[in-house]
Amino acid sequence: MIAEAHTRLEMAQKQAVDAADRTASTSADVRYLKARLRALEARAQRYEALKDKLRVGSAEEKKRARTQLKKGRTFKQEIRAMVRMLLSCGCKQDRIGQVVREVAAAFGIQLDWVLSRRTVGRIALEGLVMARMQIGFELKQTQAFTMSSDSTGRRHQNYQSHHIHLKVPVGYDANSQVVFAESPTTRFVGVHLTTDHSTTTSHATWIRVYDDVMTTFNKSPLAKRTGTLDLRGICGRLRGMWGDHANNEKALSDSMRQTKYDLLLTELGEERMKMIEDDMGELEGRMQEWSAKKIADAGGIEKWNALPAAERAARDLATTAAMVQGLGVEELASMDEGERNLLTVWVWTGCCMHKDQNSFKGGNAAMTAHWKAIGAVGPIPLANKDNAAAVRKVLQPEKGDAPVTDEDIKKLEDIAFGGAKLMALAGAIFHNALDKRGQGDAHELFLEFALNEECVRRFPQTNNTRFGSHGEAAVELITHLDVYRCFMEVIRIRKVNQTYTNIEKNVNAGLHDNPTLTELAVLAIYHILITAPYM
DNA sequence: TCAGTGTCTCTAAATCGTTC
DNA sequence: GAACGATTTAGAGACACTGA
Repeated sequence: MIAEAHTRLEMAQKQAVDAADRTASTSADVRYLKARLRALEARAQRYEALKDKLRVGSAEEKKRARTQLKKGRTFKQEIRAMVRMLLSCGCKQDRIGQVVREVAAAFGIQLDWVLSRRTVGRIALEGLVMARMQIGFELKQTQAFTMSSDSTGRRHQNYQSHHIHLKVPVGYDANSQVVFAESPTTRFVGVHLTTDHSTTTSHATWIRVYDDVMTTFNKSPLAKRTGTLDLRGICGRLRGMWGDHANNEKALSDSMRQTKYDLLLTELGEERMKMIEDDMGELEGRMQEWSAKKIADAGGIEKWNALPAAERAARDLATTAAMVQGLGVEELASMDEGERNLLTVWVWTGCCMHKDQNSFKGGNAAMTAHWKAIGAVGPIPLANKDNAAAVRKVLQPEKGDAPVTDEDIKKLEDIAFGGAKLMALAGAIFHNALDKRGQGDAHELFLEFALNEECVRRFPQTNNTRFGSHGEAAVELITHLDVYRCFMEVIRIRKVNQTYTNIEKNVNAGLHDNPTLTELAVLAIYHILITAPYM
């Protein structure tokens, strides 16, 4: 009985496997046939297009149309530039040929062909080569430049963006000398996918950026005329770096500075070496000195001799490099201070946006503490036992829906007051980060009516992470204080029970509290005088 | 003959639409 | 909202065509 059951089970399993195989095979056939069908449909479309082609104009007209856009078989530079412009505007590669044909038709030129997607792709690639050529040429010509980068993550992938800032060459003067632009220009040099956010990886990615530029530029006829570019030359012109205030950005700056310094020492060392090559006595003395150090580092002549040949060769190489660098240090030290500074100067600047954020936050903290210091009546508290949960949701969203403890209430009473906190609560009502919450649309419509404007800006997103939003909100509330007071009243009377929610009650109270409004005015003045002009 | 271009094809990723 | 398949979009290799 059991044996029979086993046999039937085996048969059933075999049948199931066969059925799965047949299903997989059928699915593959279906996919293949669908792909063939699409290919045939595309072929039919091309056939129709070919028939249209034959109908378009006389041979003379076709020739004229062709010579307008092509030089021989090649599309003219103007067309290629237009393709890149269309790409940068977001036009699909597949559609660009049709767009060009339609535009040409609008100007009375009947084209009997369209640019293929493949050609559009190639023209886009040309753009990359041209960009690298241009950057290479500008780096070759400029006297000094700085670089900056930042990175971000998307779907757990790290991306690093790169920019350089330099006075670009704009032409030649009467003596064939390069003329540079008055003010520096920022050049985008690419976004790269990186394995992580570490300083080592960021540094290596920058070197790759320069390497790509050098490789392309150095292969060009332009490089043959103007001279090739190398990392030593690039770092020699590099004067500094900027980034945000993250520690790794500062470490990256230090790392680039070290690269610049090492390459400088090598260059100076090699120059010094050339100078002393004629003086055999000095050269021999130097070699002996470094050779003795090399053997001492290995632990004596016996241990040196016992080292494998490859290890000795590597150490020889390192010793030579160290000797050249040593000569470089001497050469640098022998220079006058001005010359030395010019070669080694390095400037690091952090992001002024972060600085402004820190100033705003610090200034606000000092201001809110000052009421007590001068013994004046400060702003009204915006949190109490009844509304603590609602206020905490805005001011401390990370705590979610966790129960509000007595300790939470006390903490909120201590921190939830003043202009900045009022703006955070106002943002939750007038422009909530979630579309479904708050009074975002009503706010917009009411302001359009009250200010008699066709289109008003949404309330600054203090409810979201947006730079300068609290300053902007202070300006907005102080400028249109009466309108906002009126709007709060409208919010209340539009409801069936004509009452405020807890947050609305606090915002309304804040808009009528003089100390709170005083803070608001101070923050608005700071935003107008400091943040807006300098950001 | 050669360089520029077009066509076909395969592949991968993103996006869209449907179903549960 | 997740899962899945279909569709769209793009990159790229191979090869054919064609005008200079």
